[in-house]
Amino acid sequence: MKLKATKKPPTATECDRTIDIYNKAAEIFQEQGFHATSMSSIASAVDLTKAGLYYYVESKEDLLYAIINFAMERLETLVIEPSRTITDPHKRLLSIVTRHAQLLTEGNKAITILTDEVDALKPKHRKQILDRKRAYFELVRGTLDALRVDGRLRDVNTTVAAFSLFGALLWLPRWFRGDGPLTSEQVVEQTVGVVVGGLLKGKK
Amino acid sequence: MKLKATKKPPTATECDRTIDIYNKAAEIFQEQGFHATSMSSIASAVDLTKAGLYYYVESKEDLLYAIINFAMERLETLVIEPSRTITDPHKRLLSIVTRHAQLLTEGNKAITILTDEVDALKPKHRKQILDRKRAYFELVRGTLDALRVDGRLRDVNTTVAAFSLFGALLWLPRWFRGDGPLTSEQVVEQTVGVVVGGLLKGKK
DNA sequence: GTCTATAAACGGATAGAC
DNA sequence: GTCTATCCGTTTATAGAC
Repeated sequence: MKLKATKKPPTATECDRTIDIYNKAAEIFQEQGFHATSMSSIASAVDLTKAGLYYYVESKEDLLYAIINFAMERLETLVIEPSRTITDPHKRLLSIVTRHAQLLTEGNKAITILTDEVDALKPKHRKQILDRKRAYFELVRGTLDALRVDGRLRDVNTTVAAFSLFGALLWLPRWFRGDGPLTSEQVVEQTVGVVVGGLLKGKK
Repeated sequence: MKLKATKKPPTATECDRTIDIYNKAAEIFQEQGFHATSMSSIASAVDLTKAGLYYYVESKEDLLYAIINFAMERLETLVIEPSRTITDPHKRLLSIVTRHAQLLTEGNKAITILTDEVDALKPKHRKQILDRKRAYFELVRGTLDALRVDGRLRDVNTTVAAFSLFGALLWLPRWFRGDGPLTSEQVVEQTVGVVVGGLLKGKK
């Protein structure tokens, strides 16, 4: 899955070029880190000079924000929204963890930048992203609280449990390789088993 | 717990100064990231000019390596070595996770840099750290394998389980605040409960 | 749209005075 | 030990030709 433009661009040609740039930039930011990446290296990766690149993007931070915002939108569309309608807390938790693990193992670079590079955003952009992240966190913690009310949660603090869950999930892109011995399907299934299964009461 | 010098310095005065510098640098690297931190900003944080700072450190990478190496030594001394002598896999896992969680919540900045900034090291230094990290990972995965042999591990892949465990642990410094509602003792206890308890067979 | 050229600031690192 | 001054490469970003 690749980055897509969020606003209608003036021409199809410009649209494609911009998306190419976003994708390549996401790839390099993810490999080297935002601060270790220069606009020149992004430019040459998309066969432009630095000045040519600035025709398409306003600034380096602007480029980062476009990538992070895209990733946040995908998280909201593919993980959060489909889960909010599920009322059973166990089913909702399974849906969230499964979909998020799928997103993290499918190879999209932007989603890991959402985890690692938010600090590099300007305060206004950073706050906007952090607010949406917090809402997601509260959804998960609330789901664990609901699981507790149903008597299906083990005796654990839901704040610690929610952060542990996110730690295990967000660590996925740091070790999982699509060309390794485990398929992404296996890893998603196993991660759901470890993370959700580990929080549930009852005989195992 | 603060950074300590690993080699005997020529004078006690220089020793203290160097440790001050390491500690402050670790703090700033952890807050802003290695690449986003300039030597000038470290210098002024320890009330020196940039040139003055270079009297104590050879290079920026050298400073990072000193910090990361110190953190790795603390991990080995306080977590890995005390656990290697424990033969019962359940007790060994409890020891590892408890001690590592304690290390991560005690407020030392260097230990989080060990997680986040190894890529910024020169190849030689990086390889040296990654080898020691790998040995630690294999200790944990091997412990999970032994738990499986004893029939006490849930039906999960030990590679995925080990990485999930590390994800949950290494995420701790990103959210835990010593001045928040939860004490470090509570968080350590709860983390052990979620992470180790979630992997064990048997009624909960 | 894409280029060459360049501005203006900042980076790591060093020379040499004191 | 610590400073001032400076070297020199790199950075983000822009001006202006084509």
